[in-house]
Amino acid sequence: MRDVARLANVSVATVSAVVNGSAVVSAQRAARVKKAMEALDYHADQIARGLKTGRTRVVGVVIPDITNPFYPEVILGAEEVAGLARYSVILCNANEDTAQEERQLNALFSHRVDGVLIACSNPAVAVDRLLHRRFPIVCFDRIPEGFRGDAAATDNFAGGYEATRHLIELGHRRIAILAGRTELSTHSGRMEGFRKAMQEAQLPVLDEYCRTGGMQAETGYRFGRAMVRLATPPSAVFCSNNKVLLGFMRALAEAGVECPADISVVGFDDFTWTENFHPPLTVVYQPARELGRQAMHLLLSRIEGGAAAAECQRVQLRPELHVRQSTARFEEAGRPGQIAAPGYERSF
Amino acid sequence: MRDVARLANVSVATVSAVVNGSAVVSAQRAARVKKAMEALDYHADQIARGLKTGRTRVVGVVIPDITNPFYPEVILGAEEVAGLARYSVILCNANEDTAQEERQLNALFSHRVDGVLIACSNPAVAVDRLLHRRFPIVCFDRIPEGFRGDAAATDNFAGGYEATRHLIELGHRRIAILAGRTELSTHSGRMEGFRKAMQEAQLPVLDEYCRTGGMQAETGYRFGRAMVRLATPPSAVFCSNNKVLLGFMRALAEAGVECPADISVVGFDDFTWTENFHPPLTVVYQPARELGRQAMHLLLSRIEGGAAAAECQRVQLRPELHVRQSTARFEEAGRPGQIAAPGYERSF
DNA sequence: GGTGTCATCCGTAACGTTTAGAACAGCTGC
DNA sequence: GCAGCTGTTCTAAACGTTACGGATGACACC
Repeated sequence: MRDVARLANVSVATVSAVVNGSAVVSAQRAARVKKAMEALDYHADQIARGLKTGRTRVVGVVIPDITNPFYPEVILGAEEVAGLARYSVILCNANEDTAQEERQLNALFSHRVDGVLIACSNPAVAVDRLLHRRFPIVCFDRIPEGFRGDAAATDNFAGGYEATRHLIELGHRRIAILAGRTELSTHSGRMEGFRKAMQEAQLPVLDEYCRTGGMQAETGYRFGRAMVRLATPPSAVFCSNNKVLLGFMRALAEAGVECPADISVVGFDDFTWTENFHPPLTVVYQPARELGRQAMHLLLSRIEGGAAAAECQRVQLRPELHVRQSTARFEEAGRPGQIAAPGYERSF
Repeated sequence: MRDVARLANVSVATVSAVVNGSAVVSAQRAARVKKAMEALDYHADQIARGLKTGRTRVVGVVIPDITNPFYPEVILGAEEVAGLARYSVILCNANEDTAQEERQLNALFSHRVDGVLIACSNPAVAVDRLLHRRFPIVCFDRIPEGFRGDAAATDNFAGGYEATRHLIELGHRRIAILAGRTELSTHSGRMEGFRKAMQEAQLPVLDEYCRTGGMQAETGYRFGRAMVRLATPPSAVFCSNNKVLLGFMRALAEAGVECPADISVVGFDDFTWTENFHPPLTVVYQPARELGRQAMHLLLSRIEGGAAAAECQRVQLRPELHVRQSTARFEEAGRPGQIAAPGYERSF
C-alpha cells in the first residue's frame, strides 16, 4: 500500500479512500492510484483490514459429517450466497463429535470470523455462549434444544409424518423406524411425525420396531441384521438417515429379503443416485441447497444488520415425498410364503 | 491481552511468552498468567498474530465441484491432517469455472492463507503465478499441464488401463469411452490408459465410441441417448467420471438397454452406494481420503519446511479395480436377439 | 567492592490497514 | 482583505500481537 501511495504520489490514506470508496477523491488522483495498484498488482491485505475494522469477511460453517452427501449440498447453497456477498467460508467438519465441534468453534472464533453457520448437536453450550455474547450465529438442519436464535431447517415433523402416512396408505400395519440419534432435532422431529401418523391410524409403535442411536452405514447394517431375525418382522420401515439406510439395505440384501416384495422402505434425503438404486428409493426429499442459501442469508443479514435486528428469525422448508419403487402395497395374503405371516417369518 | 497482563501484574511481552513458550518465564509468573487467562477466558487473536508473524495457520482448499462425492471424501482426509497440525481450512468451490477459481484464489491470497491445496483446471495461470512467487501450493487430483510443483494424484493412467483390460478380458471388442473433459490431467490420463490397453489388444478406438467434454449427469444422459442410437452400439463402456456415469445409466434404463446383459459398464470412484446400485457397479476405486491426507501432508511440509525443501515432490496413489455386476462376459452369439449383431441393434 | 555472567522481565517498534481530525487551498460574500 | 465554507488531502493514532534489545537483579569470581 505504501508502495502504491509512493508510486501514485499520494498518501496511504488516499489509497485507502479509493480502494474503499470511503471518501471522495479527485478523479485525476483516483486514476493515478488505480494505475499504480494495477502496476504493482496490489491486493488489500484482509488480515490487516480485519485487525483494524474487526470484520474479516469470513464466515465459518461447521457440519457434523462431510461424508453425508446432504451436507455438501447445503454447503453449495451457502457458499453460493456467501460468495455473492464477497464472503469466504471456513469449513469445519466436526465428525459427529461434540468435543471436536467445540474446538472448531473456538478456532473459528479466534480467527475472528464474522459469524458461523452450524448444524450442531446437543447440548450446545458453546453455541449458547456465543449467542449470549450476541455473536452472529445461525443453526441449520440440527437445532439444539432450547436454542433461542436464528435457525433454518426442513420441517422434519412433516417429513416423518408424510413418509409414515405413505406406508400406512399402502396398507402397512407393522411399521418400524430407524431413527438415528433422537437427541438431534432432525431425528426427534422425524420420529414425532412417525408417532403422530401411527397414532392417528391407531397403530401401535412397538419397542422392537424402534431402533435409534447411529448415524453411519454400519449401524444400519446392524439394525437390518437384527430386524430380519425378529419373530415377526415389520412389513415396512421408515429410515430417517440416508447413511443408515445404505447399511440397512445391505443387510436386507445379504439376508435375501427383497425390497419391496418382502419389505417396503422409505428413506430421507434424495440424491442423483437414489433413482438408480436397487430398488429406486422412495424418499422424503429436503431442499438441501435451498436450505444452505436461506441459512446463509439469515446469517449475513444478522451480521450486517447487527444484533439489533428482529429478535430471532426462523425459516422452515417443506420436504417432499418422492415415491419410487422401494415401497409397495401390502397385501396380508399377498405373495405366498413371503408376505403371509408364517412363510414370511420363515423367509427371513 | 492487556487485561491479562494487568491482572497477572506482568507485561504483555510476558503474556506472549507464556502463550507461545517463546521465552523462559519463571514458574510462578507463568502460573499467574495462566490463571489470569483462564479468568478472562482469553484466546489469542489469530488475526493480529497473523498480521505480525505473516503466518495465519489457515490453508485454502479449492475444489471444482463439491457436489461430486469424490471431493468431500478428499476434504475429509485433508481436514483430518490439517486439524491435527492445528490448521484451519477455508474451502472454496470453483464450480468447474476457471474465472471463479481465479477469484477464489485471489480471495485466499488476500486472506493470507499459508498455502493452498487445489484441484485445478488448465490453463493454470493463477497457480503458476503463485508458484513462481514461491507460495506454498500443491495440486491434487487434477494437475495442470506443465505444472512444476508438489502434487498428489491417483495413477489415472493405470486406472484407465485396468478398467479397459478388464473389459477386454471379458471378451469385449467394441469398447466405448466417456471421458469427461480431456484437457484435465485426470481424464486425459484415464483416456491414455484406455488407448494403451486397446492398442495392446489391437482393438480400434472409434471416434463414435469416444465421447468427451462433460462432467455432469446431464451430459452422461446425452451421451447415453446418442450411443443407444448408434447403428452398431458398443458392447462395453468405460466411463471416467462418476456423475457422467449416473446420467448414462439413466439413459440406458430409459432406452430399455440392460446392464450388464446388453452392455457392460465400468465407472470411476467408489462410494457407499455403488454396491447397492442397479446393477452393483464395477468401478475403479481411488483412495480419495488418503489422497486428501497425502496432499495436505505435502502442503504442510512445504509450508513449514519453506521453499528451501526438495525441489518438487510428487505422490501417486494406486487405484484398485472393484469388480461387481455391471460388467459381464461378452459372447458374440450370447443372449439371442440382444448380443448378436442384428437383433442387438434392433433391441435399442 | 568491582566486574562479568546469567536468568528474567519489560518497553516498544513494527505488521498493513482504517479513520478521525487537522491542514490546506480555493471560493464566496460582505 | 478577511471570515467562513467546501472540497480535497494528509498526518497519525489505533487494532492485538510478536520479538528485538535493553534493563534489572542475583550471584560468583577475582
